[in-house]
Amino acid sequence: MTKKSPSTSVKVKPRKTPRQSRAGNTIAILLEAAARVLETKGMAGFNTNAVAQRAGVSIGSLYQYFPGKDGLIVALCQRERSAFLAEAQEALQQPTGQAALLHLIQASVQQQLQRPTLARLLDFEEGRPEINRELAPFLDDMHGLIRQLLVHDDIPPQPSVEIASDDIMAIARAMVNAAGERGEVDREALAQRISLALFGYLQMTVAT
Amino acid sequence: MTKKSPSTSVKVKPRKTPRQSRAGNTIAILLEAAARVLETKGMAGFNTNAVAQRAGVSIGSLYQYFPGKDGLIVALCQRERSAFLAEAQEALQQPTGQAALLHLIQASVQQQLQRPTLARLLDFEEGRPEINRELAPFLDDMHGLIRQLLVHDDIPPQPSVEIASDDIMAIARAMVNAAGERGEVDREALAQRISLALFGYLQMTVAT
Amino acid sequence: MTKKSPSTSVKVKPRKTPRQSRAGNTIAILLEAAARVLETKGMAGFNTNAVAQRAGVSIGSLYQYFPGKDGLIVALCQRERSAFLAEAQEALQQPTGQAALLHLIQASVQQQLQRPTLARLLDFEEGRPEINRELAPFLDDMHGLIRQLLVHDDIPPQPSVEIASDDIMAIARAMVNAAGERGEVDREALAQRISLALFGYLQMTVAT
Amino acid sequence: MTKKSPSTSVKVKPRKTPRQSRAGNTIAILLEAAARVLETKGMAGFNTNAVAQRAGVSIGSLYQYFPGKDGLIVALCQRERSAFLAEAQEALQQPTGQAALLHLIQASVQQQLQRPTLARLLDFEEGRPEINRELAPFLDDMHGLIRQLLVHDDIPPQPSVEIASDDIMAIARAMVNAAGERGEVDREALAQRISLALFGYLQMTVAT
DNA sequence: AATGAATGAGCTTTCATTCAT
DNA sequence: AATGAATGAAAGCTCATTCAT
Repeated sequence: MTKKSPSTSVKVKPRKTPRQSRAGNTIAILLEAAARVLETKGMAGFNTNAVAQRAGVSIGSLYQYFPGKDGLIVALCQRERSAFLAEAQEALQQPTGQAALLHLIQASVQQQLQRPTLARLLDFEEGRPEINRELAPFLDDMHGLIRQLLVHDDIPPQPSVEIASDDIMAIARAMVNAAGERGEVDREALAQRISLALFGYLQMTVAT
Repeated sequence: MTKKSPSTSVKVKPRKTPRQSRAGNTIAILLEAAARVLETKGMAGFNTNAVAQRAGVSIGSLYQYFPGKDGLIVALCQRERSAFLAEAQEALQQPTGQAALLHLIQASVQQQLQRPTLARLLDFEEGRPEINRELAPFLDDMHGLIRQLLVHDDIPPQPSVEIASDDIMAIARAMVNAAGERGEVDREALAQRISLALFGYLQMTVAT
Repeated sequence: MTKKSPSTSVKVKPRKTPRQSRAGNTIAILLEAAARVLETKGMAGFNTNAVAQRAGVSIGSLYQYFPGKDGLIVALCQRERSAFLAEAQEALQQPTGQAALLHLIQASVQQQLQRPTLARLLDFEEGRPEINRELAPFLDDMHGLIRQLLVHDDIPPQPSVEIASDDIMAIARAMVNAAGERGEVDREALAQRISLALFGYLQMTVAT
Repeated sequence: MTKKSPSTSVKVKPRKTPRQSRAGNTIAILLEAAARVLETKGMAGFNTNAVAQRAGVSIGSLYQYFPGKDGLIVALCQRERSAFLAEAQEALQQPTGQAALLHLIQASVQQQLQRPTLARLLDFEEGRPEINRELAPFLDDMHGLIRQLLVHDDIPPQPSVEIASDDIMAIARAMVNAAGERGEVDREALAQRISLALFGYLQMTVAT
């Protein structure tokens, strides 16, 4: 086939909605297999055959549920993003901006440091337009969340909330990734360092 | 016939040292072609044939000067890194830690925002062990540089210089990359924001 | 591929123009192999691997010169069409319409009955839009040729030259194909029968 | 797992004879779906899953009624052929050979021009041995019919009735197909042109 | 009977790399 | 040195068919 599709109609949408429970299970198995392949072989070793094999499922089944490699990655991103978003949402319950930010940071650390290699690879893939496009909803949610977070009284007004939002996520992700690559395990210390950077960025005076 | 080399002995060392200017020129042309292909087609579209064609050179010639695909990437990383390092070195001439840090930030912004797509792709590739291994000298240089930078009086002592070094680079790169993806062009504003994060991280009180 | 390409950009154009004589040879070998596979295995058994194998050439080489299955078929049609057209052109040298028509018929019989299976399969493939599109020049040439042929004094004027042209080709091809399937070998008798149909169609009174 | 059956024992016989009207109905629906897929996607896009989906029936059910892909095609040919044969039979009621021939021609035009794309595709498929084999009865019927037709007094005796029979069918089909591809709609004019060719072929002097 | 999930052989196509010229 | 034809392993993906439910 054609291997490369015209960028306007890249195949990343899910293929078939399962009608039997068996199928839903297969999808989950395939996703987890994809994650594991990514973690052990990296992007270079990530291919549909490897995923199917790891899942103990035929290659045909993989294509019943995913339109191809990129579809698998998108689904994986969505899985990880949803988990993170659910955690992050709780930040809005916090009384102060500082507390909310801390919650967000901890959620980031928690999420990304759990499977650091996977997180790093998916982060990068999200940069590709084909993938990014499909994840727009999540990005919007994240921006909305941070926007709400920034209106707290204890956070100085920012010149641009959009940029601040981008920067905050970039900083947090970069530091967790760096920690992951180093094999760092002390999540508290990591969260602490991230706080320093973010509070500095937001020009917050930290209440002790 | 031989597509994937065993990961233990990847060929990334330059094949022949350019002695004639003709050869050196060809190498430069090939590297720039590689950069352009990376920028326009992304990693997925990056292949040796495409690079050779873009360079207007036969695929055979490419293999005269580079041991393979990864060798090309390594060389490209080195090209970019050297340029950056040269710039960054000058930070050491600065009298204060704050000034030095600002210089470093500006060098980062300058370097990465020039070709943001390329920078982002190479950053990621550097994460791959095969590539990373070859770039160890540069990393060491960077760490050394930052270490020297951090001993200035106006920078509070850090719990771990290694970690601080990693974090500083990670933060700067992540923010510039985010700016690049957004298409941001105001380098001064960007440098300003990075300063906030880094000064915060280092717990520096900024002298006005 | 992608297997199915969007109909607007089907890959049927030749890929690489050979610069070494070796390459031109490979192309010819591949084409003849394609013809043989078609004859022996039919369309169902016609695939790029089979063709490459039959040609004693690697599959990679096939794709250096042909963009895929359909490209191979197009090239094959062109090869056969050119040969036929060259023969058919001579019909215009004939003094009378009747003589010219006979020449055309004989050229058809000669051409198609030489490799009847191949002819029949290619005839069908030419009906597919993807293939047909590429062969437009040949069709135009054929129509032009027949148009010139029909202006002879001894051929009654036709209501529509275009339709007559289509019909003539259709009749001749169909009868030769039928003969081919039957295994008929007497070309003279076949040409004779085709003449009857065509002269009847054109309402010509045959001069004895 | 079992994709291609050995060509000697292709499964084309209907699997179960419909005893309940429900089953008969499903078969009809499947056949029409097959026809539609063929018309819209061509042979390349013709596959059992597509047919089942178009029929609104599960793939499993398709295999309950048809032994496979080829069986579907055979059944489709039979459906079309039966319809045509029924029409054509009436030619024998005609008093003269000329009238009978005209009736046959009109039946051909009527039948093939109704669904020209389908007709053309099935014509070709009938050329494949696997399919042809199953349609022998129809071919025999057609030959018998034409044989009877040719014994009329107003048709000159033919050297070989078999060959004449083949030729007549070939000419009629080819001309209708050509008309179909051109999008011609005037059936009367088409029938008229076919008559000219056939009368000429049979060396009949047309009574006005 | 009907369903549709699962299978995997088989086909298409790409691309890193080699080597004869 | 340079060239580019040739190679073939390795993916990608489809679809005829089966079979458990």
